[in-house]
Amino acid sequence: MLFRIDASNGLPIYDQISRQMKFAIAHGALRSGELVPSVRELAQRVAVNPNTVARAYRDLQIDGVLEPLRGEGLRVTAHAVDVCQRERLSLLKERLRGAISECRLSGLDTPQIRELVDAVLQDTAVNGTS
Amino acid sequence: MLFRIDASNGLPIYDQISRQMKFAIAHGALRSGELVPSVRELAQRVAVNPNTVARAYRDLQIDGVLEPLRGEGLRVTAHAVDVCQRERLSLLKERLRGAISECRLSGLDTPQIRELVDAVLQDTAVNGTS
Amino acid sequence: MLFRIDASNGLPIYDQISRQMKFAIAHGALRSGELVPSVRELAQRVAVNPNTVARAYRDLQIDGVLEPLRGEGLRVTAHAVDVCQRERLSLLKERLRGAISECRLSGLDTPQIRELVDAVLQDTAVNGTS
Amino acid sequence: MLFRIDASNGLPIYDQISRQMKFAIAHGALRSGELVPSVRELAQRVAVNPNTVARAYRDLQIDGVLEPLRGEGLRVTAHAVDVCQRERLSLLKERLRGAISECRLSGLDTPQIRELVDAVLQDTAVNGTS
DNA sequence: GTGGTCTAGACCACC
DNA sequence: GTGGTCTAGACCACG
Repeated sequence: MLFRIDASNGLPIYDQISRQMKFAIAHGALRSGELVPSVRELAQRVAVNPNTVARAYRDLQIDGVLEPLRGEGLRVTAHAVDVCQRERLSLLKERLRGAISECRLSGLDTPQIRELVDAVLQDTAVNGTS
Repeated sequence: MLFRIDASNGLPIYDQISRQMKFAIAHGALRSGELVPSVRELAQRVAVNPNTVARAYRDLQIDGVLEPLRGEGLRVTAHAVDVCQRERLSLLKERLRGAISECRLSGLDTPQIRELVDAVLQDTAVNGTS
Repeated sequence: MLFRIDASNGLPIYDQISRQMKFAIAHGALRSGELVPSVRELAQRVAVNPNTVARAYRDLQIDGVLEPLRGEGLRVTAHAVDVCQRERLSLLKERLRGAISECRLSGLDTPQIRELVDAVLQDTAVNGTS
Repeated sequence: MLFRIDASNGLPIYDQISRQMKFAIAHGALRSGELVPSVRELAQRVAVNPNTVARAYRDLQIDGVLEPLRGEGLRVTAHAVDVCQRERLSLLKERLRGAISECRLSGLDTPQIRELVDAVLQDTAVNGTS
């Protein structure tokens, strides 16, 4: 599983981690029942503070995506896939909506916004993360 | 000039103010040489603390968009239009880029993203601001 | 009499006016008994708000440099020359002291400061005002 | 690192703080990569409101001298030394230029100004800060 | 713990 | 009247 933390993302790191983990589950890269990396290991891998990973994992437990397995770590829950697939689009839409509503507020009309989106899509086409 | 402050925007209020003022200038709603509303007046209009407006105005001075007219107030600079028009798209693109790059990261391909954008565009078509 | 108002001087306009008037008197360009320009006229000449000139004149009256001549305007007092010549150096020294003390604070030693002063003296040698 | 705030400096406190920090960096007293004192600590040390220190630090971020280390504090950037050394002389020269141009305006010639500077240099030689 | 945001209110400088 | 500075203190986000 690959995590890409982007400091200029606008989202806090713990959100980036939890969201990407949800995306991975929705996408099938991480299956129900599997153990996720330990806090320490993931923290080292993405080079962030363990507290940050812990917070992401805590949020994922609250969302019912992860559950503790006594003494072994955290496991993807049985219904995590449903949750994550359902949430995936809404998370993304919500964020898009914020950006697009500001476009409208700045006076752009729908075709202009679509044009701008296409420009960004091209910019991010090849190496599409940052 | 209309200001819409959205507490759940993600952006701090002073940023919303300065960005919207840039958009208004880029759009021609506010012209070079005009005085902007006084700190106190705008603060009252958008129902925020004068300090918050003052910070937005200060940021706009740093960006060269406003200039002080001693004892009279703040004036839109001569080259503000250039600055704002140049910045408008980049500010919006930067925000779109964050959202779109996360879409890619979540496994969506370009057509899927475009589809999602269209859905959001429809959602925000009529009462599109917040 | 020539006035040069420099917005980037650091000093408020009314101070620039009153100080330059003192310098003019110290220098003999303006003599005891002479009437100074009216508030309106000087305001127009240097393109500032009449209130600003009025404030400068008020300060000069407080300092005993100008005195009102009923119905005619303001006149340079008899002892103005003494006052202005005495003040001239101290006003200039006080200002230099502020700049030089910051140089020391920044870690420059005396020869380095002298070198810096020489550089500024060269820069301002030809057209020496701004 | 030593900070000397002088209320009668003419410069606002936050400027005095940011300028002295730049001088400290230019001088090597503060190195790239080091964490600067926390807002709260410095505020207490120089006995000003934390907001005032925060503003100085924010200005230093805008100038690219400091960068945030999320949750840890503010760090001197890698290129801060370049920036600060380049700025140091220009900041000081700018202030000297204002004082010296006024000397010229008052009718002093170059040797007279140099003489006046020497007088000030002597006055400020021993306990030279305020 | 860190910095950032925001509010409330006082005071000053300038015009 | 204008903007600018500073203080005091609350709250939040982040690690």
